[in-house]
Amino acid sequence: MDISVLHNSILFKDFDDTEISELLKALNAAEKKYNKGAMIFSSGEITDKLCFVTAGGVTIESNDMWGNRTILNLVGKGQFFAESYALLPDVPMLVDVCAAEDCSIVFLSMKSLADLNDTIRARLLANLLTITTRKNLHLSSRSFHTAPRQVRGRIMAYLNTVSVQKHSREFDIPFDRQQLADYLNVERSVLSNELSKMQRDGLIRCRKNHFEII
Amino acid sequence: MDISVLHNSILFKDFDDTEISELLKALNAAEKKYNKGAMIFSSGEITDKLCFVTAGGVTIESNDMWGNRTILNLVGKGQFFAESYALLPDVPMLVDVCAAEDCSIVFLSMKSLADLNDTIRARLLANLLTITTRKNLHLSSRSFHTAPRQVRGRIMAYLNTVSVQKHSREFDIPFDRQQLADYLNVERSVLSNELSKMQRDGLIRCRKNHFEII
DNA sequence: CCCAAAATGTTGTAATTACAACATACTTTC
DNA sequence: GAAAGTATGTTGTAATTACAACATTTTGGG
Repeated sequence: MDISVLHNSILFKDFDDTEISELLKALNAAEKKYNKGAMIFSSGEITDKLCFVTAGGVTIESNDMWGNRTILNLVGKGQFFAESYALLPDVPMLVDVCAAEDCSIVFLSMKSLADLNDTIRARLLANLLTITTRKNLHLSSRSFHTAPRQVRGRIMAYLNTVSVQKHSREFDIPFDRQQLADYLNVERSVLSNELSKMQRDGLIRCRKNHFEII
Repeated sequence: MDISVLHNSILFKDFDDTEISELLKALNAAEKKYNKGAMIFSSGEITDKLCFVTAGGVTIESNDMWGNRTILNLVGKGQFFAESYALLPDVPMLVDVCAAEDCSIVFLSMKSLADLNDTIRARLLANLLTITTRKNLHLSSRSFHTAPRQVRGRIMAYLNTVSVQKHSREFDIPFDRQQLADYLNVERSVLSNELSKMQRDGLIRCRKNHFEII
């Protein structure tokens, strides 16, 4: 198992190597590999596993009964997912989780939290709280980015956020066109078209996933 | 201050009256009243206050520069909001918070968490984790409900979730038409129109906020 | 009970988006 | 470096939605 990524994760912030090893044992840590496109969780499943990406990345998606896909989130190396479902183990998942590329996932049992002593538990809970809170902000951001009714508004809302986060008018985005379209909940071709128009209108410059706001 | 609502809140679950009183003091609890429509937080503000609704209700909204409003969440009596911003105090809010009706809000300082002893702190953190996790699911749900591209799809996704939650094909929803339209990110008139069509098509029956799925 | 105000429903037209089909550009592999 | 595969850009048409304007219903005082 690739321990080093876990050691640098938010979950084990302020824990030393010995403590981490003990915690991994206490939480029944197990690693599993997936090929690109593989489904890790399906809508309706129930789990108590907190999931950590040690390599590659996954997408959190909503796939409706008419075949429309919406990417709700991208989760990359060093990040967690399914924490809501792990911590509320009676709630069935509303989303699918797929391997965006070949990836490795470590599963940690949240049932086992109760067995830890109070001090360790408090430290772990504080870190878990940071994880869920940040995830919360990601979800809020997506609501914010898909709130504008028109495609141009959504693109600008999104690019503006990335620009603010990176403290620069010039930046790379972590999506290709199809993924960005799915994230913003618009048609890929409509997105391409609108990006062209926005360049013609002198609002932005872009080439592949590199953007500049003018 | 209306203590009884706080005593029944998730945050103070498993705390007795004495402990709660001490905690309220330690967290600098302060109550404030707002009239319907009043703005409680504006986009861009920074806060470390965990907010609790003791009476009435508030809406979490995204208001874009073209005047479009999107209701991201309704927060009612006995519920919390702004916990993400309170727990990550360097992050500016991306949303507005408005009084949906006359309401009272209790503000709790999250900076003061660090001053608590470990045992109390662990118990409080566990409860906070439940709050953020549930809030997380609400946000996920909204992504899910607005994922379908078409109005009918969004309505059905939403009604289906409510129906599952209430274990019944017949139920009340907590939105009026304008609020449901804002929540689903569609035009109010388009929503009314589509609901009429769905009744004509024999999919649902509805009258005001009472719905029946057929 | 009546009135005024608010909420909801209906309709038509203009604007936008979805979708398909195809063109072009870029990548990878042999 | 050619071929195949993938990603991105463009265009036109059909379908959907936005918006405004108005009709109808419901609600809450007086």
